[in-house]
Amino acid sequence: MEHNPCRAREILDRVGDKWSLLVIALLGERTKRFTELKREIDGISQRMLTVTLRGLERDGIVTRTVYPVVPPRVEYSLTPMGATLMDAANTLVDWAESHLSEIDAARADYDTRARAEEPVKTS
Amino acid sequence: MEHNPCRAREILDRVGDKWSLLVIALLGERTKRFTELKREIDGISQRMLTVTLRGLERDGIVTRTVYPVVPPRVEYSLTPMGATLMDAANTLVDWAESHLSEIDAARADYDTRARAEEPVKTS
DNA sequence: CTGCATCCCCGGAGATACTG
DNA sequence: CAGTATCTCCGGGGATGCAG
Repeated sequence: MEHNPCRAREILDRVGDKWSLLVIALLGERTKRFTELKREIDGISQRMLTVTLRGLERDGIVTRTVYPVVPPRVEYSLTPMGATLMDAANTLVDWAESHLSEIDAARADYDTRARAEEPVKTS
Repeated sequence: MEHNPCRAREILDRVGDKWSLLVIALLGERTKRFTELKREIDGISQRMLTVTLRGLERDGIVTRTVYPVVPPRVEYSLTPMGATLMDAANTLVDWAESHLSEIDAARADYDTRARAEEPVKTS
């Protein structure tokens, strides 16, 4: 059977946001703490890291382990299902890495041709 | 070398929007016309289909062929690069299809436990 | 250290109307 | 048929401040 494209939206709604795949990729390396993730993800705010991790936890993709010590220590890691998602996601990441320059070239080319067709201002 | 998670953002910025993967999946079946895509993608507006197709064309993922007839006839198809992207994307779609119910279960479970921990109102 | 609450802004996306 | 042009709305996500 063919892929049902309509399901594609559901998965993208879950991991297609701004940070989820990044978090998944990093947790794929090993279990990490909150601050560790924060440090490794360039540009993410504290709020968005929390929001993203909660969402992934809710979906059964990451686990959250709280150690009752002071100062607090919280560790995040991938569930088995999360690990399988990471494999799928990495396929896309691989594609991105090997085609980004090609895309950039296509864009530059497209933009150049678009400019060439612009109406000439005679005033 | 490991995957560079930061690149993941770039690919998601390109195909992680609301409609791109759907369009790519449908064009993966065969070349199609504008109205044909519009009919097959449930809920997409004319405007968003146009915007999405323009973006994919700009990135070198789809080609746009205009036949100078009346009424106008425009056909869209995947480029070779677009086809490789479809393969990668299908990996994610496959994952989605096989894990959606598991995710739904995880969510229901999470939400149930969250409610159980809510503060009791004694007033 | 880890996280929640609040405010606010911007851009993605829908609705509608018009055109070659 | 295959678009373009506006207007509008909503929510994702950033900044900041407070808390256990």
